[in-house]
Amino acid sequence: MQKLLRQLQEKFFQVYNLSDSEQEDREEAGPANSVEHDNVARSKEPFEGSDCELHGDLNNDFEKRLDSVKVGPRDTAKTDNGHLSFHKEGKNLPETLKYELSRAVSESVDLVFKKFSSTVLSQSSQLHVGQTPVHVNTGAEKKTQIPSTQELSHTEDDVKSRPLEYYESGEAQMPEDQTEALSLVVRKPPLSHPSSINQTVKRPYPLHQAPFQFGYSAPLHENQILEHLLKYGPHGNFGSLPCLPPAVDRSSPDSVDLPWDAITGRPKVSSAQIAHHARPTALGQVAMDGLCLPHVKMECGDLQSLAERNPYMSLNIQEGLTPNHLKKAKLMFFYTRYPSSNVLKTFFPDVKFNRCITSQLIKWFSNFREFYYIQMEKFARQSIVDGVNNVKDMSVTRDSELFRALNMHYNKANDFQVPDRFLEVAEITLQEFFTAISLAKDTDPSWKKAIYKVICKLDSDVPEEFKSSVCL
DNA sequence: TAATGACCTG
DNA sequence: CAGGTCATTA
Repeated sequence: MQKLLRQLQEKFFQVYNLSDSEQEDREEAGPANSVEHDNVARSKEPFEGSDCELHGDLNNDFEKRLDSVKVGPRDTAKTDNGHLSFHKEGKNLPETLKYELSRAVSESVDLVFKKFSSTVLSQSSQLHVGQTPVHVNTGAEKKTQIPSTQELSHTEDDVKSRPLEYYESGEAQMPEDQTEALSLVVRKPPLSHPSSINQTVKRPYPLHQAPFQFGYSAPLHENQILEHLLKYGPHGNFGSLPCLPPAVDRSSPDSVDLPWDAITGRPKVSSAQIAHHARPTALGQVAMDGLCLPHVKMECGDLQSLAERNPYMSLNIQEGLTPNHLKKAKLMFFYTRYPSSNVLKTFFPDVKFNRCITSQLIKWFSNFREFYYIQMEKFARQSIVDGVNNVKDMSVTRDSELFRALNMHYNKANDFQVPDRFLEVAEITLQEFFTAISLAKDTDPSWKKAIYKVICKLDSDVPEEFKSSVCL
């Protein structure tokens, strides 16, 4: 066992240092340049080179894009001597570090635990945490219980031990949440459920939260972690390693609470408190989630500075997209109809991006647009039928039926203040459809392309608040 | 060839 | 909303 432990430690530090140096490298390389370039490159407009009156080559597009950015209402903070600044993107750096850490640790832990369980566990099944018996989940037998497309989307081997029911513990708490068909949307524990104002965060951190995602802050004692791992195993009631789901039969979240309290006692400041009072940054809540790790002694009072030093240590990387992510995406649509994948990555920092996730997010916005344009066309045609002659009569206000339809779709809970800019864009879109149809341009099979080309230039920046992993 | 968007369908 | 298909682009 000691040997294994040593290996675990070595591997731990090995990955730790490796990732650390990687991070430095990337920072030196300066993300601003590459990212900026990439962004500009991506900002090419759709339908370029198609029929229509598509004047302007790529260079013009480049400049036009910059212009549009400059005059955009929310873009002042983003422009820097005519160049787009994306320095903030650098904050994404530690993500890989976390993955490496988590994977290495869980691999090692699995190794240790296998050994451990085959010896000690076989003799006495005394793995108890508090009053709650721990069902040792080898992961194998659970794997096929709920086949999910989610699993298919992952190539990492760690997924093998991460069944889906793991996410469904939140089912009972928020039955109203799942109102749509979300075959690829994974449930998220009620931690950040936006509409439940009086919610109390019951767990020290969400079930899927990784204690090891404390990241790279100094005052952690590896031995304590190892101790905990050995005590409770990587699966069992620990149940929160990023790569290791908790046991299935934990229907009540409270069954987890007691053990935690019994073992460690809660931090001086509860997650609920922070979630309630520090909502603006929302950092407090997530930070607490990352910090409420038993055996990890840390001054909660210094949370602020801690979070500043390691903005991402507290982030709670998601394996899949949750209903909250969907909701957030819909709200983002009020600002951007054509988000680049970079924007998506920026505004979903708690999502572990891969090809599949990116596609799914892009698909979401594609679906959003589809609905949007369908509504526009429908209302434009209806207005024409109703005898509207002047484009100026085509307006979109918050009282408009059109807006109500859109708001119902993207902001069903109606708990978000839709920006005025969206109304403007909607109105422009409606007018574009109106004139196009009025001029019988819709006889052209590709008549909508011209409209799309206009609309895609009207994106505005998504507010910073959306960068929080906690839904608004 | 990979990424992306529109369109259609369930 | 997801799947699939097709077209476009780099």
